[in-house]
Formats: sequence, structure tokens, C-alpha cells
Amino acid sequence: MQTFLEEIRAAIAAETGIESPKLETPRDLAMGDVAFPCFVLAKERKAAPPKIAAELEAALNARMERVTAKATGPYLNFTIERAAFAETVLTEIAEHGLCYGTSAEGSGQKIVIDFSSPNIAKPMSVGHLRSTVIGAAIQRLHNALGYETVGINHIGDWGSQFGKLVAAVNRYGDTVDLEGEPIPALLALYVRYHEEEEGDPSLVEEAREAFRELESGVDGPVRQTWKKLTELSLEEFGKIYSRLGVSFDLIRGEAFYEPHLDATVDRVVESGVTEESEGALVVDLSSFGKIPPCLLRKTDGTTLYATRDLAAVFHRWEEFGFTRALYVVGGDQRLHFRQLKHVLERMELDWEPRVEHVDFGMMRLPEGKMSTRKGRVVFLDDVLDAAAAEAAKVIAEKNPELADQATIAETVGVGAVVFNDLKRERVKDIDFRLEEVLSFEGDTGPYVQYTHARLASIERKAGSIDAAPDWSVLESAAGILGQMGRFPDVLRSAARNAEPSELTTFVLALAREVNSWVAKERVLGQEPAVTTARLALVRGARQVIGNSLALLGVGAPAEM
RNA sequence: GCGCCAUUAGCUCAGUGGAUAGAGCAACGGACUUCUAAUCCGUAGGCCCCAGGUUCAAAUCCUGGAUGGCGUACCA
Repeated sequence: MQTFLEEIRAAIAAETGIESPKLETPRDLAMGDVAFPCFVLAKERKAAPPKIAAELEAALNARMERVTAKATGPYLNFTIERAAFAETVLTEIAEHGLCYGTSAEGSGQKIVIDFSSPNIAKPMSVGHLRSTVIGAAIQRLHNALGYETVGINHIGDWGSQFGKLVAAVNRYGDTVDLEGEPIPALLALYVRYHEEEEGDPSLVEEAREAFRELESGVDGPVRQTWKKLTELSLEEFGKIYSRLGVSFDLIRGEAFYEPHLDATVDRVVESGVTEESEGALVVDLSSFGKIPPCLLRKTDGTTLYATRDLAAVFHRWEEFGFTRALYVVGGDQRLHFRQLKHVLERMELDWEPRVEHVDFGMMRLPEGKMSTRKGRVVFLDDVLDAAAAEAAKVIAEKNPELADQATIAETVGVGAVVFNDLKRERVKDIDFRLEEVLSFEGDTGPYVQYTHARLASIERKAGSIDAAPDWSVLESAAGILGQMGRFPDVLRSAARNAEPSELTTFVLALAREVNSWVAKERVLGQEPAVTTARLALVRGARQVIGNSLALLGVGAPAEM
């Protein structure tokens, strides 16, 4: 693909003197594969763009071998000779296989990605799913480009809410089954405590006292309870991560940074940007606009979320010297990360721009924002179960002969949930609707998986055929080839923007082209030269779809 | 009140400052003796939130406004 673009650019440069002409993709494939808008030349040549296009057409054609130029209105459209294009793209994919699309451009650079980060003692909701699948996809994208990545699960295991939780366990712990169903049990305790403290201020004080003891470092009963809660929770989270195929390089709770908190506060104080305000230690940020100060220590001397995140970012900078540190955290925390970055700015740390908040829209229920406190959540496990059950139902109906249906139903069901979460731009809020997640038609994960399975099926039935391919029969596959040629660019852009939806959008478009082609062209049982050419296309398309799904964290079954 | 984010077909969304704004779902009409119909083909559906501005050219950039979401110092 690249070689053709270079040929076109060179021809335009030689003819017009523009050093690196900007090329576009035509609206309609029938017009050409690449377009050059002639508006930029209008002033210089003092002529209307359509006239310039018409004048350049012949000269450009004389300069190019495998590409034809055609003037259409103000545009020069270039069509790459079909057979050469097909051969080039398909040979490249066949040679690189699983590595097609990857590069080594990130070699030697470290990317730290903070994602998932659930709170212990709380169920993983469909809200946490977003951070988990988006973060994991961003990590895989960077890996594919040769970056060295460090995926960190920054577990929420610290803060005054855990004082409340320990107090709740002390008070009502006997009334629930902590060992059997730890998460629902803890959630029930938490909700109950939250409700009852509204009518009883002594509960508020009890919780505060518990956190004070926790943070004091005393290894007493409070700490023991807290440790137990952490272990139970991590075990439960592990089950979900394994279903999602997600793993971490480091699992570090906020508690990990606890020993660094004093040094962190000292460091900020020594940089001279702190002040005392209303009894708390703060960093004033008013020079950045209307933005509240960042609190480092409360009046009672305990630390806050921001203090712990500062400790974490300092620690990570010293440990990894990252090129980028990505925080895959919901958009409701935009202010927090702006404050965090502004503190770094005020401290004049030149690596501040490397810290990025990769924000994403909220997952909302029809009743409103999810709230653990109010018991208004949808459990991720239940959604995955429902999706797998739906997939099993569809398989039983459409492909009852299929072997190992339970495994494939899990792959398809989980794939549907993951894909659904990655398919729109990160920043968009989502109204959670189960029926939408369970839909397997159209722009969905199962649609892409199905496309992959169909192609794999053709390959299986083809056996081995030995004949020189007649690439010219792939004329009708120009759309597929064009998409496949774009794949390396899509990966680069998706990683740079930390935007997995660029990849889902791409793979959906490719799958649509493929299904359309498969419906009208037959692969097997043709002239050998025709079958080999079409089979090469099938293999290439299956490879690119498979590579895309792997990067997204969606399984690609060979049958379904 | 103030700040941040969003607004494109009935619904969910794509859309590099450039050509006639595109998909999926839902609706309607077609295609399974043939490589998986979780598919494909077709019909219909648009003041790209509004008003100004910049530009040869604006859904896209700028300003103001509307609507919705989130946030707004001792939760995370």
C-alpha cells in the first residue's frame, strides 16, 4: 500500500512542486482509491481547481506505471491497478501473519497504563467494565507497536470508606456469609451502614476512627479485617478478569503507596507551592482558572485521594521514566486529574505533559447514575452470564451440530459485551440496556466473529490447491483490499489517541465488505487460478479480522 | 451560580476544513438444493441543536446561546 502512495506522491511532487502533497480517500470507491484535491493550486496557478485537475491528468499518467489518474471536478482521483494492488497487500499479510499491522516504532519507550482499578469490597459493575476493556485494549495496541507497557491495576483499597467498611463488618459481620458470597455480603453491609449512620452520628465517628487506626499503621484488628477484605475481593475480581482475558503486570492498591505519603507531602511542601487553608494543607490552583485547590491533608491530618495519586505518579516516574502515563478513569474524575496535572505544573516538573487522563463516558442506568451506596448497580458477572446464555441459545438454534458449544457460547457472549463497550468513542456516555448488549446482529462483536468463522470455514474446506493466482479476479474485492491496506495506519492512530473505537469501527467496516463479497463471489470449485486468488483474499481477510479482534480482547472462533 | 464534556436519520452511532453527510437497529419489500441466512440485496428516512463569525470551501475551526450529562475543598 505504502509503495503505491509513494508513487502517487512522487508524481504529484514532480509535476506541481508540492513537497508532500496531502492525499485523501475518495467518498466512493468507484471514483478511485486515493484523491488529490486541487484547491491548493488554485491561487498559484490562477485557475479554477477543475481546470487544474484536467490539465494535470495526462502529465501524471505519464509518470506512473501501476496507477491511473482521472480528473473528476476539482479532484484528481487515482486508481491503483487492481491485480498489482491485490498481490501487494495479500502477499504482505501472508508474510507477516499475526504480525501484520504491527511495527517497532515504540521500541525503547515505556508506557504505563493505569486501568480497571476497582474498589475492594464492591462488586465489579458494568461501569468498571469500561475501564478494564478500554485499558486492556490500549495496552495491547501499544504492545503491537513495540512499546514496552506496564499495566497497573490501581485497586481502590484505601481511604475513609474502608474505615466505614471495617466498622460495618465489626457491627454486622455476623449477619452475613462473608466467605461464601463475599462481595454481595460486603455490599449489603456497606449499604446498611450508610443508611443507618444518617440517623446515628456515632457511626460516622466510629468509621472515622477505624480509618485513622488503619492509616496509623498499627497492625491491630482493624488492619486484620481490612486485609481479609482485600484478599476476598481480589479473588473475586480474578474470576472476572479471567473471563475477560485481562491480566496486569502489577496489582498495586492505593495502600501500596501508603509508606510514601509523608515523603510525597514533604516533596510538594518543599517545592514551595503549598499553603494552609481552613485548617487543611492545599495547593492553590487559581492561576489556572476557576479551579478549586488540591487538598493534600485534611484538617484531621489524614490524606486524600489526590495525595495518594500524587505519591503513585511520583513513584511511577522514578520507577519507569515513562513516555506516557495513561490513566483510564471515568470522565467524572476530570477535575481530579486536571488538579493533579496542575500540581505537577506548579512544581515545574517537565514530564507533566506525559501524564494523560484517558477519560470515558459514564455508564448510566435508566434510573440514573450508578451508585454502589444506593445499591443501584448492574453486576458484570450477571451480564456476562446473560450474554453467554443468549449465545448458547442462538448456537443451539443455528448450528446444533457444533462441537463444544459451551466454550464457544462463552467466547461469543463475552465478546459481544466487550465489543459493545469498545464500539463507540470513549467520551460518549452510555445508557446501559441489556437487550442492546444481547443483540448479535449488525454492528456487534458476534457479527465480526461470524464473519471470521465463515472465512475460516472456507479455508478448512479448500484443502490444498496449487496454482498461480490470477489476481485480476479480485477486482470486485477492491473495498476489502483497501480496508486491509489501511490496517497499520489504524493501529497507529488508535494507539496514539488511546481510542480503541477506531479499531472497532475499522473491523466492522471490513467485516461488512467481506460479507458483501462472500455473498456474491464463490471461492471453491472455480478455475484453479481463480480459486487460489480468492482463497488468498479469504486468508488475508481472516487474518486481519483475527488480528483486530485479538487486539480488542474479543475471541475469534473458527466455528460458531 | 461556575467549570468540564456532549448534541448528526425514529433509536444507537461513523464522518481527516474539501465532491451528492454515511452505517447499524427499528419499518417495509426481496434472496437459503450451492463455501455458516448471527448473512446479503433493495425501499424509505437529514434546518448535521440554534445564531453569528473565519475561509475559495464548515457537520468539522472561533464566539455567543439552548438542551442533556458530569463535577464543583476535607468521598474515591
